[in-house]
Amino acid sequence: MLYDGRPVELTAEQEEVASMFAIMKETDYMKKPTFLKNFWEGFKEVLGRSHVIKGLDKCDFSPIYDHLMAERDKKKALTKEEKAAIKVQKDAAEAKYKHALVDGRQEQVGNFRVEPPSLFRGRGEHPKMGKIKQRVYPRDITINIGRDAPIPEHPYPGQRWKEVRHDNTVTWLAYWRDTVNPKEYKYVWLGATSSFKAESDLLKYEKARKLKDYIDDIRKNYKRDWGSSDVRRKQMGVAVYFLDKLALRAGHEKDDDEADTVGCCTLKVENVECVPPNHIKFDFLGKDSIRYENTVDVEVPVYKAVEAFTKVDARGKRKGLRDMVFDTFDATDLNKELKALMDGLSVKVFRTYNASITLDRLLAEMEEAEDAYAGKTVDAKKADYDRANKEVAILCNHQRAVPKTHETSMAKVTEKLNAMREEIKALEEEHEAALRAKGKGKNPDAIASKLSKKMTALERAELQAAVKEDLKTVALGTSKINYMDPRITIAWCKRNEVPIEKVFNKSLLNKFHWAMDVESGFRF
DNA sequence: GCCCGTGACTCAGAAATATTCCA
DNA sequence: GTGGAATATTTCTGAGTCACGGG
Repeated sequence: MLYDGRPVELTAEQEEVASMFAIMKETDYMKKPTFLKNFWEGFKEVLGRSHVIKGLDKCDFSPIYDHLMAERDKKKALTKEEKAAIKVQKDAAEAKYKHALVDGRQEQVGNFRVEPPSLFRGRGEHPKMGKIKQRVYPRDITINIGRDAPIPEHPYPGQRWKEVRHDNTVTWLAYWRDTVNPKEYKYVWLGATSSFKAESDLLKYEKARKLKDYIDDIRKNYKRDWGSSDVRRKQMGVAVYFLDKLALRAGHEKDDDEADTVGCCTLKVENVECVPPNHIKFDFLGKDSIRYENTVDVEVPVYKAVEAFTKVDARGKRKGLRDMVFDTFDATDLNKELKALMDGLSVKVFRTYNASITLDRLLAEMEEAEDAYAGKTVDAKKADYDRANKEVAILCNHQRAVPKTHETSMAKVTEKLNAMREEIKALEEEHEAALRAKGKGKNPDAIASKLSKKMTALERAELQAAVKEDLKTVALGTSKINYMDPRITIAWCKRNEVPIEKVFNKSLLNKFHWAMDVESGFRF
């Protein structure tokens, strides 16, 4: 690298850290002062006190960046055969880490690799972004194996595992402390197909299904609480209403060394706006600093209550913009209260319940809306499914960044659509001309049939384009993987003769193996 | 008893990689 | 049939939730 225009020699360790920074050249982190400041503090320490490099502004990392890019290109330029050979070798080397023997069963391991050193990439305005995540060694890692199992080898001679445990009350295979956030742990777990994960998945959905039997009473309860003279009761009544209606996350309190995000219990006055006569406008950063923006119609007592909660606290003191809307309880208190309503109930159960019941309802509505629904084309039914999936994703606020290629590919699609429209116009003219010619020219019926085919193709393409535009910021996968009971989907497929492979990819098929034999009449 | 930190698990979007599609 | 762009899948690891245990 260069400093003040001159080449600088770095030790291997210094070069590694410089490379972590160089590789991030094209990311938005480079514009964030917190990132730059944290990185410089870490880099400065690695450089040592008397180093010529005295600051980041005269550093030029582009030689490193160019080198890394050249390496990347070299890899890309390998022939198909060379790439395949490398992959075979890699797979063979990794094979033995991919399975674990658990109670005599062979199970898939999830993440078997330890996280390599890098710069911490926190989401949103994370105070720790840019800090150096240190290399983790066997001496940092606690492993969990059977009492009689041989202690696995590691590639660092002279080191021992931090600890070897035999704990059959937990499901992790290994853990270590995160170096950026020492109070947090990183774990190695079994894969999504494992018995442990499958069992807890089923449990999760069964708990959410149980809420169905309690929800009427819970609603009656919270409606009554809206009129309570006890502020805590009243606030909880409104909070549970939000969970029920909007599927918000719990919102636990956060430390100053984390990004400033909120959930239901940590909503601040600045996050809600009462818009007469009965609308509430939510605007806040939730998990992963994803913005939640939603204006909802609420019942009048809720509107009045929220208006009051944003003005004064339980003791009558005026609230500021940064004060909490619900000042009489936190997420733990709320969960405790929910336990009293239903065994095992917690805030997140509402989210699972809401997502699953919504999918179930939307699919059923579509089936009921048409005679002989099962006779529709598979593509049309899949489009219906995706529409329902989209509703759920929007409910859960599952967003994604607009794909980098979206604009260009959308322009191409528009161009294609226009070309099709031109073609149709030409065909229409040709058709009329043929009709006028009365048998002397081309056969008008042949043109008409060609025309109608083109029109159908256009309609399909237009629909596809609209869906694409519609979904550019919506992530469908998260709800499919985590929130919608797979039995709803599988039963729907069975009822309507849609191959399950159309809806679930290979990993989801494996992950949801426990749900495959559900009967076609299953309703959530 | 309660509260608060800790531990262990689920859920999240981006990035990397694999596959498919289309000119 | 081919190559590269578009799209789908997989990997990665950060960011939540929530129960529990110990002081």
